[in-house]
Amino acid sequence: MSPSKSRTDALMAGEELSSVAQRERRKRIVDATIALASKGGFDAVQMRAVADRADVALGTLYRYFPSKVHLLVSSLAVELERAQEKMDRTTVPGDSPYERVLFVLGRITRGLQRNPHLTEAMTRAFTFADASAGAEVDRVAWLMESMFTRAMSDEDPTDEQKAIARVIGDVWLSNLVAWVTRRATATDVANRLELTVRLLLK
Amino acid sequence: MSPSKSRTDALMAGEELSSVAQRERRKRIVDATIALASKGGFDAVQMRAVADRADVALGTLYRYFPSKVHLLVSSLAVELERAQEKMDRTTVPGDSPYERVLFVLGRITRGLQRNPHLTEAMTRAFTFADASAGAEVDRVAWLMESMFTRAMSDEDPTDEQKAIARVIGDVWLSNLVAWVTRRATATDVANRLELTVRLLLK
DNA sequence: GAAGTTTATAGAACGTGTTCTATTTCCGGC
DNA sequence: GCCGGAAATAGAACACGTTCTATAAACTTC
Repeated sequence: MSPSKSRTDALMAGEELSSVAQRERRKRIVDATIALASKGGFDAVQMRAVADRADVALGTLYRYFPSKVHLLVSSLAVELERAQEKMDRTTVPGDSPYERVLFVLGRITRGLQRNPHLTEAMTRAFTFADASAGAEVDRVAWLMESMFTRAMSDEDPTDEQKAIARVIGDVWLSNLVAWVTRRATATDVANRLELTVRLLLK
Repeated sequence: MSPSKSRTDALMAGEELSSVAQRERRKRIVDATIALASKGGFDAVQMRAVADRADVALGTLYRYFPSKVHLLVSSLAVELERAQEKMDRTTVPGDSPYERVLFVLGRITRGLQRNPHLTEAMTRAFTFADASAGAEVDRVAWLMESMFTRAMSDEDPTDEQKAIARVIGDVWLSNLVAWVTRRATATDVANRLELTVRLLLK
């Protein structure tokens, strides 16, 4: 049982899946997760339901993703990558970092708000993640940070820019959570983000 | 069953508990929660274990706190109140908001880091909370915010000060979570907090 | 202080995340 | 094509949060 560990880790990371069949299985699982999450949020992502929908045995699901949190955080990474790619194909308007960051922030936020259940599922998983999902969480955190540093400038970001991006990411996530738990309206979120970016970049 | 609803809500809020016995039960429950959390973190706070330790039936526990998350977030509020009281008895040194906020932040952070398991349990519950625990979460958010606005000045805080306090709170929580999940060291946390406060208040 | 109501108790029961077991299928090397 | 080990499958089993049931104890009100 132990010698298979490294192979299993590769499955989790989603890279270098030995066979086509495995890559397809993994994709089916992530797709099923996103579909279920979109329909009913965190609670609707039940491991048996994901396995069923992905046409995979429960044990196989757990071989690919060792927990529900890993599964959802990995799906969040997939979604963020998609958003980043879309953003890369867009020319971000605005001639100051302030304006450009605000544009990116507004766009992604509205994108997520278009799918409240999915957002709820993914953000709750992200913030609930424990140490065992550290790698996946770090990956998402890095995606978020680089999303904002890229908006600030085309050059390599300075340390200060990285710090600012991180703060924005923290505030962004916290407001997203407040929104999915209905403690803040979309307007509240927009206002607070604007205010935060202003404090940091103006 | 329905007519008792309003009474139950009062129990949750922890105010106006009709009898001494009830206030004592509630206290025993919170104490048991904190003790178990201190020993083994979120996972060790098992509802049956809390009930046992508080000498209360499982059903009674649920009458006082409708879920594990409510229980832990309420306990977090209790802890923050304690910290605030302690802070009130201290003269916060420093002659700029920057210095004073940093002092308060450092103190509370080190305080929490002295009890990693408890901190893990409470922060994870806080960030995992769903809409049903909105009131409890808001209370904690408010405690955090006012902790920082108080450090900034003795006067009533301006809107900008409130905004800054909120941002600091978001960053603080996020770093605390990174620390409990072992994605950041205590030094990382201290550095990032310092940097954030500098960006916002200097 | 008795009747009626609310609250507490013990413990069974249920749902869902996770683990385990036994069996079958797939795949790389001969 | 065949063998041996890894991966997948079906399904049972287990753990813990939560809910439910039946009974007893504690209160209110007269």
